[in-house]
Amino acid sequence: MRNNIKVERAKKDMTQEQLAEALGVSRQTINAIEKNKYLPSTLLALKMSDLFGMTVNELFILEEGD
Amino acid sequence: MRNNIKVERAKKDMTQEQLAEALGVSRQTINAIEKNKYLPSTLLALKMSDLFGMTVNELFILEEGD
DNA sequence: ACTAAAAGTAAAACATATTTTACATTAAGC
DNA sequence: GCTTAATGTAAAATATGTTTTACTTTTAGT
Repeated sequence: MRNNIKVERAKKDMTQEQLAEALGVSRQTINAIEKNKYLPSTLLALKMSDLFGMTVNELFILEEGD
Repeated sequence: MRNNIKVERAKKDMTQEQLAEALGVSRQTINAIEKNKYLPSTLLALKMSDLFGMTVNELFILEEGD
């Protein structure tokens, strides 16, 4: 599993903290997701999807063995 | 939050048990998701997305107050 | 080099998702 | 009405996601 959060966040020129606030989660949650420590809930994934204007499938990509 | 799992499952003429097996989860998990007891993880949502040939966003729809 | 903002990390507490076992209800065919 | 498959439901146990607090490291500007 990999994701494009960091890149999309860069496109919007947002810090982890700004993104966290926009999504209503903690900064550590954003950091952990970007560092692939865990996957967000589907609710959070959908909110990110909304915010970045792309599908959850485009944001989070399944890989071999997921 | 609402979802189209039950409808998509019907289109494929699958039982909850068959879907559960195809996804590698328990039947109760499928039932709980269809009955909106909780949201699946993003991993499971992505697998469903694959199986039904539609995006997570099409399968799971945000509503007011989510 | 110094400073400040941003990002990385970690442990404990808490919230949510999932499994297992088991039983109750509904739907369809006979 | 009986039987059986499918669905609904529930409690306890386990796994995973999230927050909070706090500290470290990196990055960029001066």
